[in-house]
Amino acid sequence: MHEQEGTFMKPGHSKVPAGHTSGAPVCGLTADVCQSVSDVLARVGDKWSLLVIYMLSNQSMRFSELKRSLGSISQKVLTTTLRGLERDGYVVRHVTPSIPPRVDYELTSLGHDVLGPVKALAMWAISRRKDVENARCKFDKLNIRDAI
Amino acid sequence: MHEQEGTFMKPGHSKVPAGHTSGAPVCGLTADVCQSVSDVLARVGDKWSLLVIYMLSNQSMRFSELKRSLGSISQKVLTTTLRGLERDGYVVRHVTPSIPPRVDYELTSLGHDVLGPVKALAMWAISRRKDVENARCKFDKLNIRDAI
DNA sequence: CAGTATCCCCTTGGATACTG
DNA sequence: CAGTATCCAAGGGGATACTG
Repeated sequence: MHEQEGTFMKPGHSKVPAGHTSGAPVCGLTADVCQSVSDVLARVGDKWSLLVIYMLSNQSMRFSELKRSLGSISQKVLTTTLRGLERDGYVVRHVTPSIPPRVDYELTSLGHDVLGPVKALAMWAISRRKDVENARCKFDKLNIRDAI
Repeated sequence: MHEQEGTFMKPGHSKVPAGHTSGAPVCGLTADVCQSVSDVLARVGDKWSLLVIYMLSNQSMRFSELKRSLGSISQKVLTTTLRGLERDGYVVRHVTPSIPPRVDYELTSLGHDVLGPVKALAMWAISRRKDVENARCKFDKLNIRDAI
């Protein structure tokens, strides 16, 4: 239990590789800028984070409330999701040391803030949903013969 | 080579689970809307896709050009990344059947389009980069004692 | 209630070798 | 050149059991 400090430390795939860590910007993107964009996308793009942020955007909720609302998430995953969001400063964790314990989660201003651009992307995704869907159908239809 | 048709079919974690596949919207989000947002985020949030889209936003490029520019990506991963982007309709693949073969990749209008909201998110990520960084430092400093 | 601790599976990404 | 074919390691997500 002591050696896994990396659990919610790094989103993993979000690491921008060494290729352009060296001075040269790729398409006008410097490595660190590129990295911070990746960080946000990786955090918000994982399976549950975005949903959790949405849930908390109206009111703060306690652990069990979140779990119940999300339905099919496991405790472990909800915990790591919340820790990740907490680490990056999107949520705060309020502990009430009672018995049984009570823990509430609340969006920070950063958490509320990120909803702006994320909602814009969401709106785009919704408006272009059919295009993506059609592209997929077309692609899959063309490639299914190769696959079988 | 026939049974792995799922390689670039699904982003994996992007699947919105059964919990709210049933009628009830979560926080005003219906399941399919939620799914399409997840799809976009998962696609654009993987390790290389966003970078590839950025590279192609100025000019079309051939496979080897992309590989060289990205530096540390493997052929396999570049291929699957491009296939994924092609499947979702963000890029098109132009094959010139010469020897040796030549394949060019170009952004579609959908591909150019997604850069809008993505750039907005990128700008946000850049402007709030320090906040995230500070939050992480603070969090890690508080939790390092527990971890060791 | 709000977590840990384990164990397990699957997917992603990478390294290497081979081919039309 | 532009891919496939294999193999491998690491991480994410899930199921279950236990605990302060």
